[in-house]
Amino acid sequence: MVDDSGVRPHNIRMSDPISLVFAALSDPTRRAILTMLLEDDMAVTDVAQPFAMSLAAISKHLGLLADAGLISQEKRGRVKWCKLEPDALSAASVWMQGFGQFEPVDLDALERFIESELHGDEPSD
Amino acid sequence: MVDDSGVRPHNIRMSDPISLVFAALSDPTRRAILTMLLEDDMAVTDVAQPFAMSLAAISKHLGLLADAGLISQEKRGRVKWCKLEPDALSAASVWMQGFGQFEPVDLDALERFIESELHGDEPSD
DNA sequence: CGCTAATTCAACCATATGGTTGACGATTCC
DNA sequence: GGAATCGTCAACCATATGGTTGAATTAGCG
Repeated sequence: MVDDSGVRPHNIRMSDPISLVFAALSDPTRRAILTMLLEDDMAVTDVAQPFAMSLAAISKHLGLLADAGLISQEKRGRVKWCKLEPDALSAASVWMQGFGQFEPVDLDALERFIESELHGDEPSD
Repeated sequence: MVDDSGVRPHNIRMSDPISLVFAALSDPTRRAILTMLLEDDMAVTDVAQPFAMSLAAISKHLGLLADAGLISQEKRGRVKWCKLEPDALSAASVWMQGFGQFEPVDLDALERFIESELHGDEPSD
């Protein structure tokens, strides 16, 4: 048979930094987490608080966000603090600007978005 | 019991529009396709041309991009034309701007990005 | 009409993702 | 020291993703 000593899967999924960032942003839970971190640094348990899922799940999400460079995590004592790292967004943002035929950021829409991400289920009005 | 014979998987993966857009952008092939479409509308086969993967694979990528609203596809005769729909990016872009503590878009970096996405492997000179 | 080109479909495969639970390693507190 | 708290790890499950191949569909061409 073919020498499959390498047997390496025919298909290597390599993830460049931008792909990681976009992938991280593609989940609503993670976007919500980022939005929460806009307000302040938080401990993992506190991040998990509002979500209807296990701590472990949130921990994984935070891991992905950290992998993408979108947050940093610093362990002090037994609590691990999560801090937003908005710079990681810049590469992705720059990439998107290339398609910037659309209007140059509707600040009003922006506010509504942030608002709805923060407490999306409550009728804001 | 409440067992709603639908045995519905405990976990429904719903994808809001923004998630779809970010997910679509999280793949380098798809970003490359979008970049190509920046230049001009293209037929599926032509899109597939530069890539080392099957037509079917590209067709699926285009499907995802269309689902996310990032492109539209119009079939004329037997060829299907793909057209960039940059407006779909605006929601995602607006979302990202909320984290806009980073510098307001380095146009130089932008050019380099577009350039490297267009023909990343060939010496551009 | 029959061929060929353009594209999708269907089945399949491997790996990634998002979630669960339960055990575990640290750390703080009494 | 022992118990509670913080967080991750490991194993598991279901589904999604990214790719393949080959067959089917549809449309133009000689």
